[in-house]
Amino acid sequence: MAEDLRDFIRRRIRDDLRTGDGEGVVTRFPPEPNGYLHIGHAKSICLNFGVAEEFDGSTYLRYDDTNPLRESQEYVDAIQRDIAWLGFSWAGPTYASDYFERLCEFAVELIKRGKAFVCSLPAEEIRATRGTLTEPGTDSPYRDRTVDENLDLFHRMRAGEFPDGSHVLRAKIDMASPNINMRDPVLYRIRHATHHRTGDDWCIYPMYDFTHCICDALEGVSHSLCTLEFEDHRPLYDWVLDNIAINYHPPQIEFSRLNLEFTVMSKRLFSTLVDDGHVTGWDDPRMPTLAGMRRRGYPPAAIREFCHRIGVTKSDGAVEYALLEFCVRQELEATAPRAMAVLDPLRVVLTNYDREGESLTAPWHPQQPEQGHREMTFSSTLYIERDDFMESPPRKYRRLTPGGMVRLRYGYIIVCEEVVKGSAGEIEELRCRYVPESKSGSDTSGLKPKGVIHWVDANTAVSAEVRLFERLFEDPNPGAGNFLEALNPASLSLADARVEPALFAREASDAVHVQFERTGYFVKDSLDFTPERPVFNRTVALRDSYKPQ
RNA sequence: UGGGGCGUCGCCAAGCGGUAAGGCACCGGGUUUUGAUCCCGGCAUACGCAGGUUCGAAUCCUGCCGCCCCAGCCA
Repeated sequence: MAEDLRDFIRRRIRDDLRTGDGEGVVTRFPPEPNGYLHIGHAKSICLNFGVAEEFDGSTYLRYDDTNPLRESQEYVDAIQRDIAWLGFSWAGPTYASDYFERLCEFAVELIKRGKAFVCSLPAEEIRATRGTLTEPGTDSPYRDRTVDENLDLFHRMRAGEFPDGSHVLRAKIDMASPNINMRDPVLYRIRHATHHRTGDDWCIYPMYDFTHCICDALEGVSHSLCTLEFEDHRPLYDWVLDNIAINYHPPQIEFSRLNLEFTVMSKRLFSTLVDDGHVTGWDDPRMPTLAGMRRRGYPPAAIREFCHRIGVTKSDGAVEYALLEFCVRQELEATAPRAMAVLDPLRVVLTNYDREGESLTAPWHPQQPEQGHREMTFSSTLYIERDDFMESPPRKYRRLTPGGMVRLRYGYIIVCEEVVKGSAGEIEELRCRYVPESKSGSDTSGLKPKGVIHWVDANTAVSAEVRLFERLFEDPNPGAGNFLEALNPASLSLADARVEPALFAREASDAVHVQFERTGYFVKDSLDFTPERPVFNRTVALRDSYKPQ
């Protein structure tokens, strides 16, 4: 039972259950299989599946596959993969196309009741006679065809006697309605197209408004939850169910869709990004698709937490990206083992280290000893992060400087004695002295360096490609204008990193994510990672409160 | 200018006539061998605006203003 009535929909359902007639909660998630699911869908998924779970109900995954021109099996499969990944299980799946025969029977019923007619106006004429926002439309000249004539025409439409666009079935409602959706909306259109499930069985396909409400009723959906833009369609949803012999009538309840700053939430726009090569695919780690976020390394639990935190209301707005990143970090902080990786290597030679090398011990997670520890090799040649050294540091810089000292995490304290530069003046390497008695864990030096930096042993470090991502768009609302112009040219950058080898010995580990200390959380790229060429995606950087002053 | 919605802190969001929850962000401070984590503290005399009802209004009424959605044989 629901313990947490945190939004108006859950309270509404609770009330409906109390007042009696409900036999339980049944919801549905009804995607059209014409693209990949995105974070906006995640909100709807979490709502529909979450509500059902909380009220001991169930949720149908129902594909809204009424437009064979745009839909395909590829998307059907991808959608199931994404929902399962998010952690939900569904009843079904079912398909609107499962109900094509019954839908057709209901259409015939409408015709027999004089509530629908075959209109033979071309599409442009229908548009022209629909009226405008402020002017009523005008009746179709075919509006008064007899029932028999309509029946005959509709049967012949179904039989394939007419070409696409020659006739449609329309509801007979009111061309003067202030709600444009009620101005004799089209119910069926002719489309000689192969459907991904029904093949060539049909050449007429029902429209959303006719299909959706009937499928909801047929499946016994107790609460049909959808986004705000369908609010104007509710009268039509109700009209259809009120005018056919069906014994069940679900309520449609609308909530506001999710908008996320610095991204778009439209399958059409995604297609453009993919087709024009601005991203590598629907699963590009910069994409707000679930497939993209999965590849980026966002844990499903983080996405669920995000959807929980944003709430469900009817007011539209745009959620800041920072909240999503917070959820991702929170999830990863608790679980990800730590490792050392230098993204932009600067060589450090320890002039007074005359041993061959040694092994240092470091925990996989500083707050979780149960994760165990690993060994790190240490020698006279190391790499540190290039920006962990500055010749002219600002005030309060806590890393390495000429003559300055710093702690190598889990290793020794080093002091920079010389900066070696190339002919162009670029820093090629640092020559440093290490403090032998400062070994981590048995430090007797008494020295207190103000900074700690990460490092790897140049002799054993593994070279790896690291992919760093920034926001895909520079405009907080890229959908407002030409969204391609808002693309961030620097959304992807590659680094040739050096990673400590113990990470790869951990192959058998079930840890999917890793924190490279001080630089962020990373995952192996699911497509491109090979033992020969490791590739890591940065899921999200660590929070950084450093402000140069 | 028709219809349908929405307006509470920078963002999300509680509140449903009794005197503004919470989270994110941000700003301080503490702990820290990740400038991370963690911990403390700060952060709306104010609820789009203007009237009205009331002992009392973010919550009720009236009128404005602003934003979003709708004129696909898309969903």
